[in-house]
Amino acid sequence: MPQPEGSDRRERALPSFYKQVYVGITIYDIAEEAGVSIATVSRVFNDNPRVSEGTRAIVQEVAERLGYQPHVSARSLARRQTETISAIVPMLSNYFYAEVLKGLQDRMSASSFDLLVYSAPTLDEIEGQVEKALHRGRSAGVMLFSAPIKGDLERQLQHSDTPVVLVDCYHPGFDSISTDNRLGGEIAAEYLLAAGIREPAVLMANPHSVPASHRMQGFRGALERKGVHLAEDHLVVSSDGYHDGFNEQAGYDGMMTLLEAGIRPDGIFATSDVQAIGAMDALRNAHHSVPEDVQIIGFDDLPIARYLGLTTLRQPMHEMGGRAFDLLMERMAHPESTVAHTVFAPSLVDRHTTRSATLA
Amino acid sequence: MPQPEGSDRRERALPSFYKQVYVGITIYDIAEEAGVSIATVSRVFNDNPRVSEGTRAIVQEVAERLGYQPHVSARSLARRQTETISAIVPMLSNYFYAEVLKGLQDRMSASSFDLLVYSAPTLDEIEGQVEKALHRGRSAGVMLFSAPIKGDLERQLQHSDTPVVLVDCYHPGFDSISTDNRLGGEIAAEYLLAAGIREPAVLMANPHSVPASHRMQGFRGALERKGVHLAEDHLVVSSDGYHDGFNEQAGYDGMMTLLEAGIRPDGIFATSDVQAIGAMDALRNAHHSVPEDVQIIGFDDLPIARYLGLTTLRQPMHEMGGRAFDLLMERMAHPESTVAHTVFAPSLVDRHTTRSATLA
DNA sequence: CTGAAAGCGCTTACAG
DNA sequence: CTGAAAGCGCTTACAG
Repeated sequence: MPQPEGSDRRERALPSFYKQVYVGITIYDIAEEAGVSIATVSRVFNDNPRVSEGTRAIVQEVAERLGYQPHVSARSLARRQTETISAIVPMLSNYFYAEVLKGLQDRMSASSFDLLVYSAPTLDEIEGQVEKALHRGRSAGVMLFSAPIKGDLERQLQHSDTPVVLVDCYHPGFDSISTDNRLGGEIAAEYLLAAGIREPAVLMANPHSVPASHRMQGFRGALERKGVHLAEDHLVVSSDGYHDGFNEQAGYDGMMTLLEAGIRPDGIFATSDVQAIGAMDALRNAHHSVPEDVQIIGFDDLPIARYLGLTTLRQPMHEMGGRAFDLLMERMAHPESTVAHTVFAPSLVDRHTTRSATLA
Repeated sequence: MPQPEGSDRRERALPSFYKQVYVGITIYDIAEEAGVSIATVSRVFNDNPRVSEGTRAIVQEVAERLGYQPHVSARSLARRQTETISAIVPMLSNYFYAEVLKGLQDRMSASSFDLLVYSAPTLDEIEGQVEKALHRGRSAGVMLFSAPIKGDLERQLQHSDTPVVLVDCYHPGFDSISTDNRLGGEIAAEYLLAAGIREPAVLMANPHSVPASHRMQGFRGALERKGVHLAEDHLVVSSDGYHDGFNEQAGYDGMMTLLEAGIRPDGIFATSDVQAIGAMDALRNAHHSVPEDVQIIGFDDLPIARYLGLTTLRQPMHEMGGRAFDLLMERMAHPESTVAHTVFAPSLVDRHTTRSATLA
């Protein structure tokens, strides 16, 4: 490590097992150099108006010259407050979360908060990560993604004083933001029916996934209301645990299951875009053409969907991230206000994996 | 917020402007209840062997019963050490970073470190984010992604005592991990030539992007060594600033530029998979078929590439993230050891957007 | 407008 | 093996 040339850092006597001997410039250094008390220095950095202009100017000049930066832990400890929020997501490499997180980051960048990201790829890892995020002094607020809130996790959250907002999941006791998954399924069904399909099939992610289940239920329900039955063997549920079955391979495998059983649906609803993409690959390999032989609808509207011509149900991912941040700030400012649930309606984006339908 | 029923939390007198009046269980509470000193309590939680078994047991029992959790800021302050590392990435919604970050998280989960994520979508935002990440007490180490290390940024990094590892970028003074982008371009050129193309074109991301430039240079160089010239108007450089031109639209637009100029290359090298995907969409709309009329090679090998049949140069993204973490740990343990640069060789993944070539 | 002092919740030599 | 005490670097009533 290069030495900070000509800087005013001091070497302090620290126990030998500490690697970092530079502690940096503290308010004591500034106070001494500026000829004021540490209280005054602190006030300057906290924009306290009870400091004269002259004093403020010299403190700022000295701080600038010495390259002072407040120590975040000391500040948090003294203020009993952090400026970091934690997001607990199943997995960063899931494009849906990546998009939501981008929306969150874009909104956060205007604030002084920092983002801690915990990942909990499987259900049983969630509690541990939540516990870490809830450690005293760690987070000013927590955003929990796609987690079924019950049992120990529910208790954990309820007994904490840290504000929480749920994203892509629901519990009556906490602010939440989600998409109306049932409605999305219904829209998909109605659209496919209007486009003339007779034999629908569903490629669903893992059975324990609440969003996937709701999407499928909405789809099946709307079908039935129109007098069309979703045959048992036309619903294939993924047991691929990676990303809860929200992945390309699960879609590919699901489609192969159908094909190998001799099933030839003419309309497919996949519970996510990535599954739809996998399914299309299987279809291509089997020389079935989309949308001529079979139409297909995904869910999410990832940026890439547009370039693949995929018809899908759009979730406003970017907006969801931004709103989640707003909700958290709101909750932090008013801990006692009424719990609020924001539900977005998904919208159908018509592209080329379906034939243009004439919706009634 | 529900009251922690039957818990031993105390309400402390705090200034009225503090929302959170519960400070939680501290070592003082444990010490009192267990009839020992706070030093002993602390020793138990630090696995200090100089505590008798009996004392340890009772302290642990009490802590468990009262639901004690250490306060992270207090601990950091006293230890002069944090357990968080910071990653500064251009953007989370870029799939390449999402994959690398997944590799990082997977490796990190075995450690007790937490991950702070900063995003710097444009070049001038990097310094500000680096400064935040370098605040005293914030990070035990920093991972900086895809940033040109020069000028103020270079100085900033050099004058800091925080270990840094560079990912997808290079500077002689810091540990780094990256892919041999020039080699990737060369492989692409040789492959395309062997597959019989005569008129190559390149779809490049932003000109200031170092990885994109190297990929293009490698491609052009290998071409020339084989006596094939890359015409000036066959190299289209994106001015779309989103993700530095590493996005689908940039690829789409680049392809359209070629097409509208009446240029009909028979082999295309895109500097990323997402650009290749955008280009393929443009080709499809113009009724050109891949690989019959034109062959195309991407870069990255995103998981999705496999399902699109895209031939591409693979970067070991997951491994890069894991290695980056290892390097950082290594540097933290041995601050004075020699700087190390890890360079991965990209490998060609042959799929269906090229005709199978017979490489010499 | 300013300073002395107490306190935030830990860790750890030092002395026993 | 254990405790009293100092210290990490801030913030903020309180008194002037």
